[in-house]
Amino acid sequence: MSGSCFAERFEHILPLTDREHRALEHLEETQRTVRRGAVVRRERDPASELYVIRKGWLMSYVLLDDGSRQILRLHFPGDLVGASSAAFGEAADSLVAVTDVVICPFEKSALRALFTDHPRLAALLFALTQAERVALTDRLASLGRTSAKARVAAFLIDILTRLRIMKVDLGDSFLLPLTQEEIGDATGLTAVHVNRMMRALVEEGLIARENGNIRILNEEWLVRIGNYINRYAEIDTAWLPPAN
Amino acid sequence: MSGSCFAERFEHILPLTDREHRALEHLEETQRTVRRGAVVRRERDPASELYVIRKGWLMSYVLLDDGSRQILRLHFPGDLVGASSAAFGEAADSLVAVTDVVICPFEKSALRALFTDHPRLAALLFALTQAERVALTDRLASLGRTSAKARVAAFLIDILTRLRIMKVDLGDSFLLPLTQEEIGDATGLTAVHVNRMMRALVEEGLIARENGNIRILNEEWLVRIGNYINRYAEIDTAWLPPAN
DNA sequence: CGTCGAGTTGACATAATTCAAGTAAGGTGG
DNA sequence: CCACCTTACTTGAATTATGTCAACTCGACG
Repeated sequence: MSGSCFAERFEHILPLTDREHRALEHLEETQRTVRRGAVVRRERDPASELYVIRKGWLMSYVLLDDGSRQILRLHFPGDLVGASSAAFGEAADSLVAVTDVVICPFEKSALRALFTDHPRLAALLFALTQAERVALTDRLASLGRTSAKARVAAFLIDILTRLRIMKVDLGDSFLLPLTQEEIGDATGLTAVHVNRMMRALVEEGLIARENGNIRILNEEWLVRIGNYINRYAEIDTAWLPPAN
Repeated sequence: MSGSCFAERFEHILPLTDREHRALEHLEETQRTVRRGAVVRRERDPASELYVIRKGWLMSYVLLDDGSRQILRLHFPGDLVGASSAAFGEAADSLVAVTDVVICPFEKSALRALFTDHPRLAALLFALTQAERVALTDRLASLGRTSAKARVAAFLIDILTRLRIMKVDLGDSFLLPLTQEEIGDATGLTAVHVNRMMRALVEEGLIARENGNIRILNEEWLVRIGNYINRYAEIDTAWLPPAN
């Protein structure tokens, strides 16, 4: 397991061949450590790299003309980040380290070999990015059609759910290294209102907070009020081409 | 041009080989006509098909527990719809015909051949879906961080921009076959407030409405207030594998 | 000619924001 | 080790954008 986080992620879905394993490890050959708060790349800067996260959290966001920020997504170990580079020469969003992170950057040209030599991996990658797209539409519905409390609930549950993908034994609590302002920028709220909603969730016995730690006390109920759907539970791989 | 809408879309980006052309045409071999208002597939139903739109508009949406609806996206001729089938066995969203449409359904198993025999097309498809994902994050920022007027402005400009992809000579007006309630479900607003915002845009001389027709009078300004970014202008194809 | 869906408008309600002030916690320099 | 700053969190009061409710118009359609 000293190998590839990406491969590990894939293998939660499907056993890989040695050859496929090596191909994915190849993508993570170089490694870069980034300090908490440091910018990995900035919106509109030229960008030709993608990143696999090996350790720590990243976040991606865009800034609007009026200076407000929308955090698009948190990114966790095993995630592929910056795939928009596959479509554009400029970064569509900024990437910042939320904690100290270890990332493995690779040039988008490396995708070429993946698509030509490993059609099954390419297809699996495609399926995974579709699942992420659906998760994004869930968030769209969250921002467009649910209350502040529901958005915060869904945000927290999503983090827990996704962290469990790579850490099955995670339990029901995690360290949340975000300010309330950042949670607000992710959920489309103000920091003040995030504060009120979080306390409301505490009041109602749905979560507990100790320093930066969040403990989910009533997961089922949070899922309910947040309208949350776990999109990572199962990916259909029946249609994939055979391994080679 | 009696061939494939999908191929036509791709060729706006990149010239295709004959072989690639045939592969795409193969996906559109069967054709289905669907009446305005009819449901193509329903959320949570088993779903193994993807669709290429040949003519007309579709929309995709999800319903929340409280009965509210979030329209996720409008889909136009040349668009690939229902790609979430690549990840899931159940439909993640509902698809409904906004106008009478002609769609070309194909099984997701047909993607297998695309990934094995046409790596360049697969990679281009991947790049295109990444561009769509970025457009979705733009919408997330729109719902999360911009005013009602800005959301409506962005919604209208996005339609115009995307219709122009396949119809370069479109000019600055289009027929909008949506009720104000539907526009509200797309922008996260109520029908009443959509009404007020549309009239405000008319008042300010930014758009004109004649029956169901929308004319964009001041595109630049709408783009400005809507914080709109055209993500369809150019796709980087430099990294794609060679054609075969 | 009556019904129905969509658009329009005004009055009112409310969720969330803004503003402001204060507290707690952590980091730094003397 | 203490005094000081800074940053985040917390809380209340006032404000505002958007939602809700209700009534009316209009055109399409049977």
